[in-house]
Amino acid sequence: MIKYSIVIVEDHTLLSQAIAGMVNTFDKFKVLYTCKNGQELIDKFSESPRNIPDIVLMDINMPIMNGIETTEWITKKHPIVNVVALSVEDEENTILKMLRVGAKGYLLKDVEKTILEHALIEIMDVGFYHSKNVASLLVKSLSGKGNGGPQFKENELIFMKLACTEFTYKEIADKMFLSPKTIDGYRDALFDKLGIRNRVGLAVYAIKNKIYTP
Amino acid sequence: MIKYSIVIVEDHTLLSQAIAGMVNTFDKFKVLYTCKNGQELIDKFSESPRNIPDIVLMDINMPIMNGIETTEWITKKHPIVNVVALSVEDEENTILKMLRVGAKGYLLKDVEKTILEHALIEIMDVGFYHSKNVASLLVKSLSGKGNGGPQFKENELIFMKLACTEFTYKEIADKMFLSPKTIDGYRDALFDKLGIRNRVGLAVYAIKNKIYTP
DNA sequence: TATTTTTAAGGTGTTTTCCCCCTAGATAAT
DNA sequence: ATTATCTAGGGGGAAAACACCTTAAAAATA
Repeated sequence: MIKYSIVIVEDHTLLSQAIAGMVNTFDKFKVLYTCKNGQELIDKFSESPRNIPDIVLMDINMPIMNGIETTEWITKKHPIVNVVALSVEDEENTILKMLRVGAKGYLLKDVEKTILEHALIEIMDVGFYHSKNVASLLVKSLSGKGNGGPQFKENELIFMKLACTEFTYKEIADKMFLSPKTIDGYRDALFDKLGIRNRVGLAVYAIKNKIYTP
Repeated sequence: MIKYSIVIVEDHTLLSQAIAGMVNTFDKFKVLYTCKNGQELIDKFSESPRNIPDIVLMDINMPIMNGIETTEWITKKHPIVNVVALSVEDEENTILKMLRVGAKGYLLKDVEKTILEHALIEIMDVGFYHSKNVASLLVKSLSGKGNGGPQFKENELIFMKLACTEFTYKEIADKMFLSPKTIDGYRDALFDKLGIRNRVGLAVYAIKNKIYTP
């Protein structure tokens, strides 16, 4: 019997090996190799076509190249590969981001071995799999605002990250090669958009929403 | 051959099952049962002496009763049981806290299967095990300040939490029934102690060190 | 092409934050 | 008993941060 090949991308070695061991006990699946981050995966993919699996089990929080960026790359360059997000945390926004960049499934942390196997089978048969938790989240996100939270422009994101540091707005302006007045404008727009009233509120928002990681 | 019994305490079901599977492949060890949090473990321990294992593999970040509290309970009530901390994150302070409450070992996230087995054997033979990373951390913590990071007074902690909100210092003063000038003093003392220069730096520090959780 | 929208930026004024330096009273140490 | 030390607090000033209002130019859209 031909087994479907699986690649695991996960910086956390223990979990990585553990999942690999688990997957290898499944009848229809075998692990092709594992990677510690997105960059490694891209290198592997580019190395040889034999390195391209049926499914990528992708962790989201990784150094160097995170799960979202990597998934985006995969769905663009290798659309036939099924990416399944495997997240330790169940942050709603992250889930939605992953689905938006083309993940075919999303497994929450409290998944059992049998569910994992079922999910993998479903992915290969139906093309997607979502746990009840994720499904209900999708419904919520549709009924709610339609999108996952407010949208930010590139410069706003850069500014937000810098606003989480100890730089003054003047210093931030220098770093972004913009006038302090423009920075003032960015700040005012964000305060308005997010309903906050000072820089601490902005920093906490950015951290909570993983725009800036301390 | 008599196998040493192991209990896994980990809220994250997938990782829990994975570790269990891995441990069960080791010659000298077998999994007795798994728990989702510290409370469950305490219930099990109290239920029957046959539920008391040789080693507890303990996750730190758990709901209901976290790894530190649970380890404290175990080392107090069942000192013969060896607790090994198993942390996903390698926050220095957390590691030191676990060791302080009596953990016999600490495995960092990037541990390999063979290392895990070796660690378990070492725990049973020698009584403790520490990876090179943790060992060097211990040295650093001894040579450095002796304790894990700066110490804060009760009011400083309360203030720090409030400094992570959108309240002005005047509002914080009101909430703490203190003069704004006193709050000024708290802030200045913290800035000095932490080597930071504004409130954003303080907020980020508080979040990074889990003094305030967004 | 004409019109609206967006983007970067200026003006001005108020509030908040930050940074000194100082002190009265309580507590702890010698 | 006397001297440190710690804690809460005061004065004053400079620098940031915040708020609000306006505009020229570019870009998108009708």
